Amino acid sequence: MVSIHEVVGMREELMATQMDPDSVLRVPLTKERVLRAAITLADEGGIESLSMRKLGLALGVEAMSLYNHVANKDEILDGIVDLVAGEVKVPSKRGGWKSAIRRSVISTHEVLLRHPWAGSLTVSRPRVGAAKLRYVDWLIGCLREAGFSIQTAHNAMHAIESHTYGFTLQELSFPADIEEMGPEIAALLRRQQIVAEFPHISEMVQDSIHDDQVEFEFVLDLILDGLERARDTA
Amino acid sequence: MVSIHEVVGMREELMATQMDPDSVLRVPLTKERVLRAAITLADEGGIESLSMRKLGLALGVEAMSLYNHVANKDEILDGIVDLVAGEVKVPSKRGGWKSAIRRSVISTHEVLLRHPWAGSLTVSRPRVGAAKLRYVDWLIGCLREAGFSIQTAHNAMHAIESHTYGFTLQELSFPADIEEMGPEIAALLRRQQIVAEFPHISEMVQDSIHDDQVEFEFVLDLILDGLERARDTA
DNA sequence: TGGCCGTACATACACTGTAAGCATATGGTG
DNA sequence: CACCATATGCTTACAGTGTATGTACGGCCA
Repeated sequence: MVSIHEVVGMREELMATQMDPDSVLRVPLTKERVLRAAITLADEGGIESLSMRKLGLALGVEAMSLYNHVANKDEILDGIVDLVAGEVKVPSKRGGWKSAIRRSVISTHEVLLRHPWAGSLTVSRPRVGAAKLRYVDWLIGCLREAGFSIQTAHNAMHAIESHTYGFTLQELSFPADIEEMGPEIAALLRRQQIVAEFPHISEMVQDSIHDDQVEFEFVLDLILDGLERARDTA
Repeated sequence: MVSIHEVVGMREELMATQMDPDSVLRVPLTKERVLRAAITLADEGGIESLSMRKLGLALGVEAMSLYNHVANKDEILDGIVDLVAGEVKVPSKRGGWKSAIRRSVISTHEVLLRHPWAGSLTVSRPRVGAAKLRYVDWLIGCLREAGFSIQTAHNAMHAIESHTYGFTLQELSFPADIEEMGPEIAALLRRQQIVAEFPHISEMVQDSIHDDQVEFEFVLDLILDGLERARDTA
């Protein structure tokens, strides 16, 4: 959790204390370090604030130096997506397939909330990394060992992944503040015209208390139960 | 379906035939026309190819002129997202809630496939437009009239929306070509090391024939049935 | 000690969104 | 019909982006 300014500050301090800045033993840049710094930057300022220049600055290096470890920015984006995918905890299969998958999905959910940019970045780029492949392989393995046919396992995988990413993305994109919904909608809300124009939404907003985590798990269980039934009837 | 070049060509032709280009009666720019052109551009070249300059070019106008009808680019993005949301067909409620919701979800799926950029744009921005609000209100109305409690309707809405966007986004981001998965993965695939490293994926790739539409509807029905059960047991 | 190769830097280019100021075209009013 | 107000578009300019190109330097091996 180090901000750009701190890093820059550190470097400046080093340069100030030691007379020859180049003799400072500097940690060599690696692709790993570049990606880690990129994740930190994206976590702090959102993915749109991740630029090669700022990334270089955070690492005490010129922007072009990054290209010694990375082909282009896309490779950085693919890299951090897969690095984040690697943060997902894959539990043991003990305790049954439902429990194992349930925990892995909840872990994915946590990871995506921890890195709010990761979800939409993942689903908006075609390249699949090694960590993601490992996870998918584990998931399919779970299902197959639980007696799912290849076809049903395929469907199940899609159902599970869809819920994971779909729900989380909606959760993240939902405006925290009413003003964030846009000026015209906010105006409607203030004049309470919504009650007439969107009666059901109004009712729901007023009468429903909701806990995202509870809802996420509710739908997850609904899907897992449905999949179990599909397996047994097929 | 008019490409940039055609439009430019048309304008050049006009200017060539009539001596005074300014006397050409020109269709006045409107926000509507700007947004429609933006959608066309995004459909053709992807959302990342949508720039103010290209948009102006397509409309036979300088980039800065667009700012007379639009506050900034974000307003364009929000605008086309909601315009696309308005393309969703909202069916009559005749025939039961399941059938109505089923058809509306399938319509949403079609719209998102028609504008491949729309899904990830929608879920990556907090502003909600009027068309989307209308749709959500209709959806909740369906559920409430079908006897869902407010709480369960809320859960149901999330389940349905999650599947719609989650599935479609995965469908769209899935690499059509194996090479698109990235060089290292493609290399693995060619050397057939995947069979050892990702046995379950290999099995699935080889033995499963899959039809996205069928899978989408399969999971959709699974969710709708699950929701019905949740309504009746609660 | 000499050479060399990988790393980092400096410069430059084409592109982005958009702010500011000026020109012109249009529509309503005397 | 003349005139002005306003809306609309154009020009120029600036800061920021990704990255191609060319140069300089520092650590490692002969």
